[in-house]
Amino acid sequence: MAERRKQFPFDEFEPKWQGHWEKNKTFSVPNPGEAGFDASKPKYYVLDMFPYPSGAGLHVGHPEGYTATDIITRYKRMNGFNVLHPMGWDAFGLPAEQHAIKTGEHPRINTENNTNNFRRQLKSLGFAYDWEREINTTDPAYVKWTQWIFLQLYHSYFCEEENKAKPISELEAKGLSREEIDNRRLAYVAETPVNWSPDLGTVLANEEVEEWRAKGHTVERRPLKQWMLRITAYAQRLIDELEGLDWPNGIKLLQTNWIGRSDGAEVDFTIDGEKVTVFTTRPDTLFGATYMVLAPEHPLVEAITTDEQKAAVAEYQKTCAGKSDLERTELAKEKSGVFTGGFAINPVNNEKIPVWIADYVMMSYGTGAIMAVPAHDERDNEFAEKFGIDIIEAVKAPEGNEEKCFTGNGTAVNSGFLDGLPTPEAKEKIAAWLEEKGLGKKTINYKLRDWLFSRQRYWGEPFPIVWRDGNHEALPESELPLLAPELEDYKPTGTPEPLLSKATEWVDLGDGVKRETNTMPQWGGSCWYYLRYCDAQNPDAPISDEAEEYWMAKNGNPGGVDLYVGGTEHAVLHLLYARFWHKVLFDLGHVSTPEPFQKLVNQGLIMGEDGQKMSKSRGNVVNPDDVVALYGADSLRLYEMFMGPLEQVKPWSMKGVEGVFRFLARVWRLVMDSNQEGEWELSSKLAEIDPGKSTNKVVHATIKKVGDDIDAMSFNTAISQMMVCTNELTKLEQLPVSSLVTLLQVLNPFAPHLTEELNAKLAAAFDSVSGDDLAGQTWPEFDEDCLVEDEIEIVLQVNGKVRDKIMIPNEASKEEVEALAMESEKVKSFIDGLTVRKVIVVPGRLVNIVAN
RNA sequence: GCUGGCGUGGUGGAAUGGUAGACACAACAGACUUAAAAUCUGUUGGCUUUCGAGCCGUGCGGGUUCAAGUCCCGCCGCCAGUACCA
Repeated sequence: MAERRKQFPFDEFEPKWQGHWEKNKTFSVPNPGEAGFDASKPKYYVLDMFPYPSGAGLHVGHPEGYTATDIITRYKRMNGFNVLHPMGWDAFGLPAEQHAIKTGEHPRINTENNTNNFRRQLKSLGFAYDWEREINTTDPAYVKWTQWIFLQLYHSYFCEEENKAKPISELEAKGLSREEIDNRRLAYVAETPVNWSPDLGTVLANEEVEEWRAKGHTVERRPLKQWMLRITAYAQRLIDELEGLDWPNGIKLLQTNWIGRSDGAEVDFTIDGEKVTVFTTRPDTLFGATYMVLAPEHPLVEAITTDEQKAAVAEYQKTCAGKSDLERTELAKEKSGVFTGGFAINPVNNEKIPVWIADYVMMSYGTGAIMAVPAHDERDNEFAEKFGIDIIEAVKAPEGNEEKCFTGNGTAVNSGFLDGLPTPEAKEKIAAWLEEKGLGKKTINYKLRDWLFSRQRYWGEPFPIVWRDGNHEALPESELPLLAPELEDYKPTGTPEPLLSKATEWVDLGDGVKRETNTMPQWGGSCWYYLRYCDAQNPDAPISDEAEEYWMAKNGNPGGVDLYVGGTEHAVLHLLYARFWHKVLFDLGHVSTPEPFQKLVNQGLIMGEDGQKMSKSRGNVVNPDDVVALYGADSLRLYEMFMGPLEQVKPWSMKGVEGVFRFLARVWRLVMDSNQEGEWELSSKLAEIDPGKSTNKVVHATIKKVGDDIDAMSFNTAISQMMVCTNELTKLEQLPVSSLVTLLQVLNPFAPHLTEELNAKLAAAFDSVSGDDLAGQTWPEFDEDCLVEDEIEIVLQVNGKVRDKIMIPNEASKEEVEALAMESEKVKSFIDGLTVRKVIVVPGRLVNIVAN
C-alpha cells in the first residue's frame, strides 16, 4: 500500500488517549459501598453481547454494535448517569477444542491467545469499557458460579400451583421418594434421541446441526442418556413476560412462535379396548374425523397392527427410523404412510375409523397421535386424497368461501349436538361434553422442548455431579469449581462416551463412586454473564445483593439491563435460555427482576463491499485492524455509525470510510493549521468572540439534534448534523472558540480521540476552555432562543403543488400569512381565472391554496 | 407454504401526513500546483426548454385527504426466520 500523508496525526494521539483512559481508569465505575460511588446519580446498564474470541479476530460486525453502545455510554455519562458498560469473553467452545485435537495443545492456550488479540483490538478502538470488570467464562472463578447456578436448578423443582421454582427440600420434607424427586428437578437426566456427531465426539443442539454438517462433519440420531433442563415448565411465563419488555416486535414474535403455544383438547379414542389419546386444536371437528394417525414410533403400533399388515408397517417404521428429523421434513413434499389394519372408535359417535401410521405425525409433540379431519386440515386432506380415505364436512364455511379444505371458523354441520354452533362455541361445548363424560379435557401444548444440556466435549464446565449406585448426587458448594483434568490428547473417543471418561483417575473416586463426565454447553456461561459484570470479582457469591439491586433494578421495569445490543442470531437461543435461568434465579430470590434485559436492539449485518455476506472464501472480509491503521479508530467508529440505521443490513464501502475520514480531517483543520515546515499549529482563525446569531443557531440546533438522535439511536442522522455544523463553521473568517468546544463535546461520544486531543490543544491556548477531559464534562444544553429565527421561509402551494417560497416574519399570524401568500405574483398567475375554495395555513411551513 | 422486514437518484441513505432526495460516496467541471496527491468551489433524479421556467417522478394498481414516500385495500419483487407442531 502506498504511503499516504496523514491528514491528521491520529496514529499519534489515538494510542495516547487510550493510554490516558487506561491509566486514569476514566471509565471504571464503582459499586455501591465502594470508594467514589455516587449514590445520587441514576444507574444505566449498557450491555454488548460478548464475543466468542475466535482465531480470526474481530470482524467489522463487532464494532458496529460496540460503537453504538459506546456512544450511548459516553452520552449517558455526560448526562449524569452511573454507567455500567463491561466487556468479557464467551470463551468455551468447539473451535478451541478442534484446535486442541489438531495440535494436542490445551484449549486454554489457544483461547488465551485469541482473547489477548480480541482485547488488543477492542482497546485500539477506544471503547469506554470498565476493564476492571472483564470476565471470561472459562476462568475457574467464573466456572465456579456457573456450576453453582446449575446446582440451584438441580436443587429446585417447579411448583405448578405457585407457578414458580421452589427448593427441592420441600419435596423431601413431604416424604417423596428419590425417584419422584429426581423426576421433578429442573435439572434432570433422561434418555432421548439426540444429534450425535461421531467425529466431533459430541451431541449437538438441533440448531447447531446444520452448521457443522456444512463443515463436513457427520451427524446422526441416536438415543442417549443426557442432562436436561426443564425450560418447558416456564413456557407460559416466557411468553407472557415478554409483554413488559422493550424488544423489537419481530424478536418477541420469534420467541412466542418458538415456544409455540396451542390451545386444544385431548380426546380419548379406543382401539380394541385400549385407550389412545390424541391432541387436537379443533375438537369441534370430531364428527369429521375419518381416520387416525399414530407416529411411527408410537408404542401402541405393534399391538394394533394386524398380521397381514405387519410386514408393511415394519418396513415403514424402518425407513422412518433411518431419517433424521431434518431429512424427514426435507422429504416431506409427498405424504406417506401405512395402514395398520387396526380401527379406533370415535367417542362422539362410536364410528370405527382406520388407524394409520405416518411420518407427518411426530412422537415428540402432543401425544404422538392425531385424529385426522381431512375436510378441515390441509395435511389430513392431502393424505386422505392420496390414500382414498373419506372426507366428511363438519364445519360450514361462511358464504363465499370456496376453499376445498376449509380451516377457518364457520358453523358446525353433520356434528350431532354441535350443529349450528359457530366454531368457538362448538369448541367450548364439545370440551365440556368430553370432560363430563370423562373422555377428554382442554389442554395446552407447547412446541418448546426441554433443553438438552450436556455435551461430550472437553472444553466446557464439568457437571458438579457424582454417580453412586446408579444415582446422581450433587457436589457440595465447597468443592466448586470442579475443573476438568489435563488430558494426554483431546481426540474424541469415537463413541458417545464423553471425552472426560479418558481421565480415569479423575473420574474414579473409589467405592464405585464416579464423576459425571459430560460437560455443559457454551450457553451455560452466557446465560448469566450480565449478572457477573455487576460484581465481577466477588469470591463469595455470583453477585452481591447490593450490586444486583443497584445495577439490575431500581427503575421499576421488569428487565434489569437497560440496553442490550447484539445480532439477531441469538433471538431464540441465548435470549431464551438467559431469560429462563434468570426466572429461576428470580423465583429462588437471587435476583430482583423477573427479566434480564429491558431494552433489546439488534444491529443489522454488515455485508461485504460486493453486497454478499462477508466470508473468507469470498475474500470480502474487512479487518478492523487495517481500517484503523489507514484511517484511525475514530474514522472506523464514525463510519460504522454513518453507514445507515443500526438495525439495517448494509454493505461496507471503503470510499465511505474515506468520506468520514475527510470529515474528521475538516474538524481537525478547524483547530489546527499546517505551517511552512509542515508542522501543526493552532489555527489563526480561532478567537474568543461571541458566536453571533447564525453560528449560534447551527451550533444549538446541532446540540439538540445530536442529543435527540442518540436517544433514538439514530446515529447516522446525528453525524450528518455534525457535518452540517462543521461545514458552516468552516466558512467563517473568525472561529468562535466556544462554538468549537460545543461541537467537540457533541462529537466526543462518536470520535473520542480526536475531540479530546483538540480540546486539550484549545485548553492550552485559551483560558475560557476547560482542560478537563471531555469524557468527564457535562453534555451541553441548547438554548431554545437560538433556534428561533426572525424570518422564516414559507412554501406556497396551489392545489398541492409548490409554486413559490416567501420569507415572512416569524410572529406573523395565520391571517397575515394568508394575505402575504395571496400577494405572490406566482400564486396570482396560477389562480388567475379560478375561484379560491379554501386556504390551508400550516404555521411555520406552508400555505396551500385550493382553487378551481 | 407461513411469519416478519424492506422496495426512494449511478451508490449508502434523509424526510412529526406538509418543499422528496438532507448528509455522504461516485461522476463531471473549475481553482491551487511544473505535475500529481491533498484541499477548496461549482454542477449532478428524468424529460422538455424561448434558460423565465414547465411537466413527470419514492416497485405496480386503486383509495382516503386541501396535501401521501408516509395512512388504507389489492398485487409484484427482494431479504431474513421457520417449516408437516395436529
